[in-house]
Amino acid sequence: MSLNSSQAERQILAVLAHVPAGKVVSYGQLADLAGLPRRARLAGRVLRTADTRHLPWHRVVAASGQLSLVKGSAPWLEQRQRLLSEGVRFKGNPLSGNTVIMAQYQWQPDLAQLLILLDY
DNA sequence: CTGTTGACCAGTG
DNA sequence: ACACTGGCCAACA
Repeated sequence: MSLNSSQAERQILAVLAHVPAGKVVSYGQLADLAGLPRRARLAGRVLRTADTRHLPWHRVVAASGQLSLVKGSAPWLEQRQRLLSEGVRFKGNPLSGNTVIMAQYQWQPDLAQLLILLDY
């Protein structure tokens, strides 16, 4: 039905759909939660390739907290603006900040959320 | 078909 | 803080 074919890709997108507003996840964490350990790179590829228009794609950042899009580009500006509007704050200069304060905003899945993940 | 690239990342020095 | 390594593997040339 979708242009997004592979099983691994669907799992990653399914988990992404559950990331709550105001929180962020790293690529590696996203893959991990999808049951795909050490597949951080796949998560990155999926975010670049798949149709994420109806998913919270902007809540995925590097494990370091850095946004992985090209700094200053239109997509970068959009991601930054979306996160700011959800209350996510950045390190350093508020105008040029490129790094999310992970300790404060990284998604910590609880048991209920884990249960949701079992039925994708 | 082979070779390279990359919205990644933890480990090591 | 920074540089480099090895793992990972689908997409692309």
